[in-house]
Amino acid sequence: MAKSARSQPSKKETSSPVRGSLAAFHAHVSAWFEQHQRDLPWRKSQDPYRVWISEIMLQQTQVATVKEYFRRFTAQLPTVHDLADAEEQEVLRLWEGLGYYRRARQLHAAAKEIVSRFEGKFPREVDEIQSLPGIGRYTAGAIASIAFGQRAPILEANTQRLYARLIGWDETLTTSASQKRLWQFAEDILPSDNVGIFNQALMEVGSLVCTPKNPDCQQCPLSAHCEAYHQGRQVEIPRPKKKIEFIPITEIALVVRKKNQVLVRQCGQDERWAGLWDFPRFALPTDNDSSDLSGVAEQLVEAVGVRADLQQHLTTIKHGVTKYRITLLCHEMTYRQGRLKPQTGPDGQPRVWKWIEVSQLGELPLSTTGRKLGRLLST
DNA sequence: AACTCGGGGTG
DNA sequence: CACCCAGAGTT
Repeated sequence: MAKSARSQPSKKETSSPVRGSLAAFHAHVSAWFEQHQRDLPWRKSQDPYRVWISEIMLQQTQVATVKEYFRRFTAQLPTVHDLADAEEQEVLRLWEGLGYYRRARQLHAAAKEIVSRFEGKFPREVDEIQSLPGIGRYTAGAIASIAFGQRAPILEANTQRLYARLIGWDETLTTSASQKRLWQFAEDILPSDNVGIFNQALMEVGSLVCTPKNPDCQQCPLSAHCEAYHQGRQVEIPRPKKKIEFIPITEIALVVRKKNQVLVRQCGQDERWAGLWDFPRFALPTDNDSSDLSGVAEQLVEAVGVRADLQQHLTTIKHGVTKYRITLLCHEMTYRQGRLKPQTGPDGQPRVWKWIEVSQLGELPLSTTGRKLGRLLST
């Protein structure tokens, strides 16, 4: 708190949350956005359903990645009723490749709630919106302001960086004190109307101008209001995040072939890629350079009672999941004998395994590595 | 406050 | 490669 006690002999009666007047700040933001905003598919309407879908897809996911997913998803499921009535497998298939698949399952669950609790009408109040699964403070504020014109603040990656620079905040942003300050700022600067446009404009400034590296302060509509720029410290703010230590892991994926069929399993609710399908995978000793694969066939028998012979190496896929760097060795196997035995996960839920024609893999929602393998088989 | 959850874009 | 992304939910 000693921070804000830095007593500048304030030149005005009512202190502005930004350098200069808040009215000028609003004018600059608005004029810039009119000139420079991108043409994005979710900006074509204020339909709360479409705003909602876009906001969920955009969580931790870049605009360029989301565009095509948004078009496909809303074309296939144009209303909240269509989504509520859809099979979860269809929703996951539309989400395949986007990552954070819990978003898709919570989206589906929320659609059912909107139908059952709110008679199919998207709730207008921030608290009601935030009570839906998968919707936190940011997403609730975004939907409330953009779709309903409510005077609600937002705070996400772009605006955290922008606001930190605007107020010259030189502490780590992840602390609760920093978050509290930034949310307060987000609220303090809200205009009295056109709040949805204003919030989107600030995200756009953060995304296009006030970038993490090389912020373009010369072209920034807000440099006159920016404390960091005033102090020449825009490259030091915000402070860099603590970098995470990656853990290398080696796994093997098995393409077990039985005529034109392959063996796949559905990931359980308690594991990664819940609800998605994947080829059987097993962990290998770390730094395994494909030397010791002798135990794999036994692991498969142990897991589902199917015996198969290890064949050639197909490909190696490297990918990352949170703190893990996974090297995935992909090998073909040929089925020899055995019938799939029913599985039960540690959570008591059934574990579904099945044989599926290679030509039918397109129907299933697959993990990204599973899809890459599947494409390899059908070519 | 730390951790989990993906995958791709970018320089 | 490293860093980043219109976060939410759990521990």
